[in-house]
Amino acid sequence: MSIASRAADRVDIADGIPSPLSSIHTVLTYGRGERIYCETDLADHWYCVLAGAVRKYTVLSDGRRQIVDFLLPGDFFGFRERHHQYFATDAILNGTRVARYPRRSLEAAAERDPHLGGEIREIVIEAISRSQARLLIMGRVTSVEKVGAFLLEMAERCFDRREQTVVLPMSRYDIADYLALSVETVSRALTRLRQERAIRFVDKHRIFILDRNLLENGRDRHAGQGFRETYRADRNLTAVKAKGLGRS
Amino acid sequence: MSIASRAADRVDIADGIPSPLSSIHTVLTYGRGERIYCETDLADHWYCVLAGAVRKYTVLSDGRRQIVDFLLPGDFFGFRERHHQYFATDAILNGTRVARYPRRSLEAAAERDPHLGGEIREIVIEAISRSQARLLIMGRVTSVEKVGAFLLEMAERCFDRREQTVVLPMSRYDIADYLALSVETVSRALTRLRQERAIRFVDKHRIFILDRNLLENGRDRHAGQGFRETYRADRNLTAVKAKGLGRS
DNA sequence: CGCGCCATTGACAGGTGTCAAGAAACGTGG
DNA sequence: CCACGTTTCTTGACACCTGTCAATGGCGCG
Repeated sequence: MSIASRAADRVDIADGIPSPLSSIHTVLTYGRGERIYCETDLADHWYCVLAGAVRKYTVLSDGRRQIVDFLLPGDFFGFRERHHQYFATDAILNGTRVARYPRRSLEAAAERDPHLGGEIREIVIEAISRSQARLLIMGRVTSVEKVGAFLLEMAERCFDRREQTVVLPMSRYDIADYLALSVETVSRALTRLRQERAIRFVDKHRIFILDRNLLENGRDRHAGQGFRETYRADRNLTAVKAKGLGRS
Repeated sequence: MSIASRAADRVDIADGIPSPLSSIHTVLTYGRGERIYCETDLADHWYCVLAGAVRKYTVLSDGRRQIVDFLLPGDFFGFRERHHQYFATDAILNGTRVARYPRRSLEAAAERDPHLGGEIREIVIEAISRSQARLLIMGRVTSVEKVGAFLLEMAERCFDRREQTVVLPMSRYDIADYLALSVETVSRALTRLRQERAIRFVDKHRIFILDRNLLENGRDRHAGQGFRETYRADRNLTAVKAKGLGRS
């Protein structure tokens, strides 16, 4: 609950919502773990997080839960992707507040107001930005790198300026399902980063960053472990060489 | 080159391009490995693949190249995400043709024509869809599952109806950098899928799918390896229980 | 033909998942 | 306010998987 109230009063995102939308939204409040929409619901609303935090996920065929996005105050979601893959969302914190917009009204408003349409495009592009940044995190090799990159992402999205700490509203399980690691590995990676003096725990959900460089790249961590330093350097060379071909 | 010509004549995506855009585009042709734009370029154009294939990637601090998207005929790219993270793109095949639209003209056209604006939103949402589907692939645990899921993704995006095969325009190295695996592991996974009669090679870049189920989930593959079957089942239960809390 | 590049296969070491156990924090009810 | 059960988080031990290193063969190209 300390987390919930903290996240709630820390952020005020009235300016994050395009003004023309304010007339057609409904504000809903959810409890921790409560479903906002599930994969079989009709995709008839857009949403914007006002306070708290939301997870967007799917349950894979093997029973694992893959979280594809954490939504924080100011983030929009619910623009339903066509195609097969559908996701469910639920609240992470008690008192998570969400603004809901009827899709039809939204699209009608965008048709009438091209400027609003542009803002919506920006919102969607922002979501792509998050998604592709997350792909880079998932692409990292070791668990310590993944967790370090995750902390840096959260540092930009969920930073408490007063205390200079990164706020992690979600549980270790959520982090694990977000990074596709086991809970134990996430916990070990955090312990490791603490031992290496890269971070310091205020409590389990608030983290003080001591050394950004140590988080960014696991440099020096692989010393003596036989990592192939020049691994893909030559591959880049091949790309450079290929670039030399004339454009037709 | 056999791949290039094949991909070129297989796809005709004139209908994929919103008609109002046809007047303001320029068609460019690239050779294999040639740069289309790099991370330092101004983000002043949108692009649409007409023929061939394109990879969008970034080079991480440790020198590894992470591919975040393969662009195939009909796919748009270049809506530059704000924020730090920038990507470069280059052609995968000789004769890759790309339509380029000046960003300003595009936005001006969208302001004038709300319907076009809606189409552009759809295009961007489509890109999110790809990105999040890819996150699911990255979230899979074993290499065989990753490669299997990748083949299914490509089967939907790059299928040769005449030959009933999946066309893989990219090299094994590209696949490896896309899935964040080593080339050797990708190769081993493909060999394994072939041995298990899930796929059959026509040649190195064309694959016939024998058993979709084997690709979808590595079922039976973990038999006897002590996989935790009920791993996150109970976690779902906790979510269900939490769901029971009343909404305020 | 020889030279790169791509693809495949084998051997070994290190990292992560699993299983297990324990500690800490939280919510509930007395 | 405290006791208690539940959930969350942490730590340890071991097996499997993937990255690394190495070697080989096929293929296109100059």
